[in-house]
Amino acid sequence: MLLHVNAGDELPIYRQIVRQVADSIAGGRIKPGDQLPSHRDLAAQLVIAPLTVKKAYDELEREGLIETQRGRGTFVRERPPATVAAESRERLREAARRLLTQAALCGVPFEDVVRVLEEAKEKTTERTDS
Amino acid sequence: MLLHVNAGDELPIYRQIVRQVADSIAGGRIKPGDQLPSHRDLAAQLVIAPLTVKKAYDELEREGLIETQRGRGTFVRERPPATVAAESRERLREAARRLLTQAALCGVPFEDVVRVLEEAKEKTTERTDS
Amino acid sequence: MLLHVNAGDELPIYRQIVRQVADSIAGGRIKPGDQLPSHRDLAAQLVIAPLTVKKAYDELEREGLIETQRGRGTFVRERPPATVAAESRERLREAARRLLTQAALCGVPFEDVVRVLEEAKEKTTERTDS
Amino acid sequence: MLLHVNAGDELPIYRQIVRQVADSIAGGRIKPGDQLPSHRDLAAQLVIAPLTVKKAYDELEREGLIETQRGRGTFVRERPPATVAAESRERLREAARRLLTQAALCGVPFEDVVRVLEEAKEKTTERTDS
DNA sequence: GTGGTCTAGACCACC
DNA sequence: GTGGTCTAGACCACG
Repeated sequence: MLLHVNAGDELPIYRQIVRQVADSIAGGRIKPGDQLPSHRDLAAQLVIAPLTVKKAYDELEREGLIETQRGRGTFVRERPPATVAAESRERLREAARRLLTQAALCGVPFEDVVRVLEEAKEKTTERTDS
Repeated sequence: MLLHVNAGDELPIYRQIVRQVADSIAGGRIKPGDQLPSHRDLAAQLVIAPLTVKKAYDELEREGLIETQRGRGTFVRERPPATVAAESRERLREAARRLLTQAALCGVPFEDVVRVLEEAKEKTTERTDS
Repeated sequence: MLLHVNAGDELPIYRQIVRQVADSIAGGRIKPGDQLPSHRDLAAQLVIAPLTVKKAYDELEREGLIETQRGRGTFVRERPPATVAAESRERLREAARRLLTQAALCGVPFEDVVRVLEEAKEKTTERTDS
Repeated sequence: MLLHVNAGDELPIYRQIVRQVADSIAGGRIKPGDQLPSHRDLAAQLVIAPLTVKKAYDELEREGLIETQRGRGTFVRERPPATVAAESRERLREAARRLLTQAALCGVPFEDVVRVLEEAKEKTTERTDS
């Protein structure tokens, strides 16, 4: 799994990690059961403090995407339990709302939003295929 | 111009204002030459500290989007740089990407994403009508 | 709000804080809208590191019990939103399951569990009244 | 003796074993003189490392609940100290307290807590019957 | 080896 | 003043 992090970014480092790992799972680049690097290793690789990576892992665990086992490591979850799935759906609706809001702010009509979405999908697919 | 602000949001209040004004210009809802409310009035309307609005206006002026004329008020600049619209569009694409990631995590196929989007649109329309 | 913390306890310090604050809200000793002490102040009062208190506040916010506003402080939430309420109900059911499990392990029949519950309730009420 | 163990649990695996054995003694499901499975067998049954079970047995022996006889096996001690049952009961009371706190946070009145408990009981019974 | 917790300090941004 | 983030180190417990 390749991650890169930018200290000067608007987004805090730990959230950049959260998002990239979530994207990696969503894109199928890492699969259920896969083990993530230890937060110490990843920290060394990214040249940041271990606690920063741990904070990211903690958030991913709270979201039900990964699972940590003391003394063994952290792994991508098999399948999120029902309550987590419900929250996840709510986040989906929230993301839909935000997209619509932003479209309205840009003066982009609904039909074009779907086109923007399709374009984004193509790029994601390319990324996954490579 | 209708603005709304959320104190609990991840984005600082003053940046929420910056974005909404910038998007309003990009979307054509306010046009070059239009006058913005005084930062005191806007602060009163949003029930926040005047300094916060001032900070937002300052940033908008630094970005070249608006112009303050001492004793007269603040106005939308003529020929706002093309970058404004571009940045607004980029935020739209980013929102689309996030929606797709979240959909993948939920196991929701692309066709259904469009349906979720339509449902969200209906609710928004209802809300707007009332 | 009176909190006490025990470094030698089985439960991590930050979880002790989470529980005591949650109990305080549940017991009505602090009410919606009330401001909590800043995490720095509380840390000084308890003679622990500020980050430890912050971790507790973060968890309470995630659970939807409190709300933080940058630059202003942290407050007890008015009413948890729907999704949070759902999770909260699930935690309730989980707590019920644990109680039954423990009762089975102790060899305590169901009728006596209700009595244990009533005794616990009386003590809680006393605590709240004082 | 039926034990089950959860790697993802907050409580370390070896302490889960300690508790379940202690509670089994307190609940009378295993009696003084009864022989426990060897730590290797139990480890195989629970699909965990033998060392983990050994650690649990060591702690149980330190607490005076069980006794290892070299070359013969490990047995429940005669006249286990009264504290065992007391601790088990204390865990029961603690579980009751948590249930009440969670109920208060959900705004669920005491009468309904009993109903939630009954519902949980039914489900457990169904599960046990199957 | 792994994760879990805690410390003491720093710097920043927000209000 | 407030919260938000990050660091560099420590110690412990677990498997």
